[in-house]
Amino acid sequence: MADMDDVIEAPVEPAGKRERAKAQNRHAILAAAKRVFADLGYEAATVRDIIRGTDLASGTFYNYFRSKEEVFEALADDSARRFKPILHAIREQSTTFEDYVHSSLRAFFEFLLEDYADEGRPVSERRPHVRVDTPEMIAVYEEIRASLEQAIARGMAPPHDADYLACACIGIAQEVGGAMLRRNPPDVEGAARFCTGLVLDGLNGARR
Amino acid sequence: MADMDDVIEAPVEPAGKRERAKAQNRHAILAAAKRVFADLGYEAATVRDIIRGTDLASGTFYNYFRSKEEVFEALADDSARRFKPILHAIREQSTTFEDYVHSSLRAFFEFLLEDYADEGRPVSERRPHVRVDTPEMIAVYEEIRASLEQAIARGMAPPHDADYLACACIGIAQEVGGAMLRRNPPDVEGAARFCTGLVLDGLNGARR
Amino acid sequence: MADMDDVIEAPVEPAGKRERAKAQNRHAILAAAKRVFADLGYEAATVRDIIRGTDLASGTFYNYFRSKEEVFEALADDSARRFKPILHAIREQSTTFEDYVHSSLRAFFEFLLEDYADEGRPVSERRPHVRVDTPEMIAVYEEIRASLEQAIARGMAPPHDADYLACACIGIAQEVGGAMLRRNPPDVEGAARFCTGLVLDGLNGARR
Amino acid sequence: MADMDDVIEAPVEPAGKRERAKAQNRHAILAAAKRVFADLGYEAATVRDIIRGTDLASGTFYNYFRSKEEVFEALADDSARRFKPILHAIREQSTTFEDYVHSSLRAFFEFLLEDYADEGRPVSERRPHVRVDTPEMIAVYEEIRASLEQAIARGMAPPHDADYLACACIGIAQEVGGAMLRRNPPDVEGAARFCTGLVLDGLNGARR
DNA sequence: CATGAATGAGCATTCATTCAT
DNA sequence: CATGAATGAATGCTCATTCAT
Repeated sequence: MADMDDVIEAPVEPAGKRERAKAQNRHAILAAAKRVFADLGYEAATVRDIIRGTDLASGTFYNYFRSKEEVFEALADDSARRFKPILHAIREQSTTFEDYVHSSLRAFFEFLLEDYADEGRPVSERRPHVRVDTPEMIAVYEEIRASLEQAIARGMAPPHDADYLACACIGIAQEVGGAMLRRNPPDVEGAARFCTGLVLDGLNGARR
Repeated sequence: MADMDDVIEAPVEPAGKRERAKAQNRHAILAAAKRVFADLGYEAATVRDIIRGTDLASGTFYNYFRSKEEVFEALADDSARRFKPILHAIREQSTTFEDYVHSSLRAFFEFLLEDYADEGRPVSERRPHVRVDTPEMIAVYEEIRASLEQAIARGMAPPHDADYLACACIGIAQEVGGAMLRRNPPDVEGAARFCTGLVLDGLNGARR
Repeated sequence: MADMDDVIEAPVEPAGKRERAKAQNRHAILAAAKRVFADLGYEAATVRDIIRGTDLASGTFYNYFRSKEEVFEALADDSARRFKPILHAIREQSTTFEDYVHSSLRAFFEFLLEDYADEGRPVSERRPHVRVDTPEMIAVYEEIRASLEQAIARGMAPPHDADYLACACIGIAQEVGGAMLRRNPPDVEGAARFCTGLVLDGLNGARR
Repeated sequence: MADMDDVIEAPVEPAGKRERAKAQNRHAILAAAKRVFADLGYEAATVRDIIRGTDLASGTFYNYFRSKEEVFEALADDSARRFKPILHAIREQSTTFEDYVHSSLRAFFEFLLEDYADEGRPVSERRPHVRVDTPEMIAVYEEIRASLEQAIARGMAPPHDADYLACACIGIAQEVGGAMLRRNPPDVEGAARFCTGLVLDGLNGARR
């Protein structure tokens, strides 16, 4: 995982010692939770696992979060907060629809890689494969849906079913993203190109 | 859910009362498990939840299955046993690649609908969305991958990355399938057409 | 273990088929119980373990015995029924007290050896060492106590505390018997001589 | 039982309330375990029996011990820790071998009395009598074995089989100890004298 | 506010026993 | 009388959560 310090911005200039300690604890819990969710899976992970991953006492957890769900949401909000602006910037800077789709997917895969790539764990053990919607995925979903609606409205794309399309995009991004992470080394650009091609031109498209 | 009796063929002519009761109990456990997995999610579900969903005693569960995993597998095997031949027949009868892709997806969506559509539950509550690979999905994945490799080998399709493509297909089928189930009424044909179009021609394709 | 057939006399000429089958079943349960008690220890053994050791159905157990305790007692009665006459004969045939003590102990050790020596199990794993009074031990206890009282009454032995003495004998027989079984090969005669010497003359006695 | 407070030295000056409570709880569990092992036997006893014997919640047990085995060991360590030095002092102070044997046995019987005498239970109910080696017994065994080997080496005792002898001693101490506890009042000195006489001079010895 | 022990509900699993076949 | 599935109480153990310190 990218070091948590990169990922959840520790408040830079907190008022006093107390504040600083509080921020650090919250931070420690989130970092541990991220690790634990990745290692054990969301459902299998317990609050105890999370606090064991910090040097805090069990009770302290409840000063910051009310439950496992709540940490997960905090983690998600955090990711979304970091990812949304990136996506927004891409939309602003893109000159073509293709460019936009490609850049978005690329950003998403980079994000995935940064977050989960260098975990020490096998990633792909057996056991019924379980996935949890990450906020990044939801952001992709929403971005693409909004953009597609815009594109359709402006006549830049044929009038597809925007909901289905967004679902398809998130499905693609998710699964191809997972496949990419399992490769060694992960090829962000290749995966992004593959998906862009598929989404824009399909298998029959001349482009690839 | 399609009534369990449609789904797990109850042994037609059981020898005596004992056999009949056994078959019924096994059946009851599988049906309860299916419901519980759908309601609570695979990971969150407990063996107790399952037996509570029957009128059997707790110990009885272990006369039939050794664990939650084992029921899941039984359920999966069951689904796969029903779905695989359908997919096989489709491959045999299809005249074009497009026809094949479309029919496969359509069969998959019908399957989904039959299995999960009329659950009494909300389907789309909050809390982190967790999914487990169903054997139908895996069957789609494998079918499509095998077929695609065949198609590429025969020059009927450009040389895409078969692994990425299969992943993309399962992602699409999964997500669009879910979206379809949430619609009222669910439109199997529409979803299948959408996915087929996307996979074959992409957004820029002239066809739709 | 000496084969159960040697140990629990199978009724030789039972009236009809039915009787024969019944006797065989009872026999099978006792044999399995003996094995299981030896392998797992009395407390750890379960009725299930015992029936698993036969080819009978679980319910059948209860046609013969009401509980684990009852099988144990049957086993014990059986052993006692075989051992008591031996002890009795020894008393009749002995010419001296020393001879009597020695022969009794020897018979006891032979009995132990026959019953438990060639079990396939390690005999002396770890875990808090647990012992159960066997009926043979109780028979030794009672015999020796009765004989001692007789000897004292007849002035053949100084007036020791007969209860303590009998306890001491059973303790010695038990522990030395166990030690003997752990040796390879077990030396019945040596153990009997050791115990006899100890009981009669103590460590300071000149005899050994 | 001697009151647990005599037996497991309660930490004298615990820092705060927390520490005090912890020590008390540990203490309560050990005391309950001792009672339960004595009442039900080691094998038959369950963790739940033990916690039922305290006013603690079930989970609390596991804050102190990981299993029934672990409590047993703690109990055993405790006894051994108290008994070993006594035995050691006796060896140092004894002037003759007889004195040594007698004092050791006496100390063992006193120990037994202190630990188990005033249990409220019948001690001698039916059901297969099961015993577990207590660390005191093992200490007696080892002490006597070591001493005997020493005595033999120094020519103070004839060359007996030290293993058999140690086994015999533990058997005697165990069984006679049990018999003593069943008497009313228990006569430590008498039991010790009896055993010493038996071990040193046997039944034929002139001394008694 | 941090701590970490106590709590008791809950879980998976095993067991002795019953009883319809 | 043999069978073996059903039963549900009981077991060992974990967990989220509380709260005195």
